[in-house]
Amino acid sequence: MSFNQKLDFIFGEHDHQSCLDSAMANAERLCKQRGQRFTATRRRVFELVWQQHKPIGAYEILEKLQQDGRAAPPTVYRALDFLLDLGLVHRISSMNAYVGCTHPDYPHDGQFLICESCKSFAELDSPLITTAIEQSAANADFEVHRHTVEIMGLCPRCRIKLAGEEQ
Amino acid sequence: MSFNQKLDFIFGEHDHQSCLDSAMANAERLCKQRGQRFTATRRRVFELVWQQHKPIGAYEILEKLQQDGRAAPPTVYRALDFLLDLGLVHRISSMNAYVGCTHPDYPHDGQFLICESCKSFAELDSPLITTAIEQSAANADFEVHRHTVEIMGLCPRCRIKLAGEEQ
DNA sequence: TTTGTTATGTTATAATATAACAGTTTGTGA
DNA sequence: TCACAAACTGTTATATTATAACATAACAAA
Repeated sequence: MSFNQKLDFIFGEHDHQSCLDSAMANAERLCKQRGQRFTATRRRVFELVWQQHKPIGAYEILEKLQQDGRAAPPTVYRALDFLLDLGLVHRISSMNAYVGCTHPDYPHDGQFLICESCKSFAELDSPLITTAIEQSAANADFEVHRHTVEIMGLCPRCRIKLAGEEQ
Repeated sequence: MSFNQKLDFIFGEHDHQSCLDSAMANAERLCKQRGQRFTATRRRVFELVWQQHKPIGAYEILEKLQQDGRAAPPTVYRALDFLLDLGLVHRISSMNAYVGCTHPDYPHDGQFLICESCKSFAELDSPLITTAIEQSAANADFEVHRHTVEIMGLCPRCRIKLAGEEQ
């Protein structure tokens, strides 16, 4: 697959078309597997979420949909709910925004690095974090169903950029 | 201090009045230390957030404020922002709700166990999780500013209760 | 007391999300 | 292939969460 499966940030220079194509093909496969319909609307919303490697808001998606024709909020939220259920996108709740999942092949919780400067993000799926969470929960005799981890800070590129500007 | 500083869930039988009193005294001290004014509104909102060991929504706080007299959303949000800044309360972003901080003595990120059944919560401050997050971020060359961890599942009490019902 | 700062009141509105119901499409089985 | 049920979409209205903008009040320090 050509989309980035590691935890690194994805910057401008990658082949975004093929990145998007892979994600799309993958989504298609997953839907077929689960006997779900990957309709035009769902496909379009998925595409819009993937079009930038940044979290996108529901109403931002709506605006873009409206450029093609009529659309109302429920259209967007339904498509997002569908994609969320299948694990094809995640919700970043601290931003009320949505991102494409970079490894939807198996179910997993969302762990994200989010750059406060450029808003780019990377999805982690760190066993280290998951284990730490499970252990801490076990200490409290708590049964974990799911977790979300949102880590805010500076991506490698912005660190360098901002360090330069400070002088 | 009589409020629970460990990671355990707090249930009905504890002495809530003294729990609240401690939290209040602590908040007072912290404000004085920082040269901030702990005004009547802020005190009242703090009290309301602490009154239940469950996340509370801003508009729920507003309703209770309105029982004392007039109030509008900005009143609540301003007080919450103040308390958030001081670390006296945390926001659970996956629930759009607020909780009292159980150990505001030093700045820290929020890590929460939240029971999906009874909505009670416990605040963690697990070095295990923090370390795991820092390591994962370092791998990606990411500079961490803050993180939030929200772990949903079942608290000890609900586990037992639901296990009983299933038979 | 005057003055600058911080906090609050008030009105309006922005931003995010869902309810409810009507209509359409689609896949399936007779 | 037709008719039906289920799944999906359209549409209108509204709920929920949060902030902007500006006026007024309280306070603290000179």
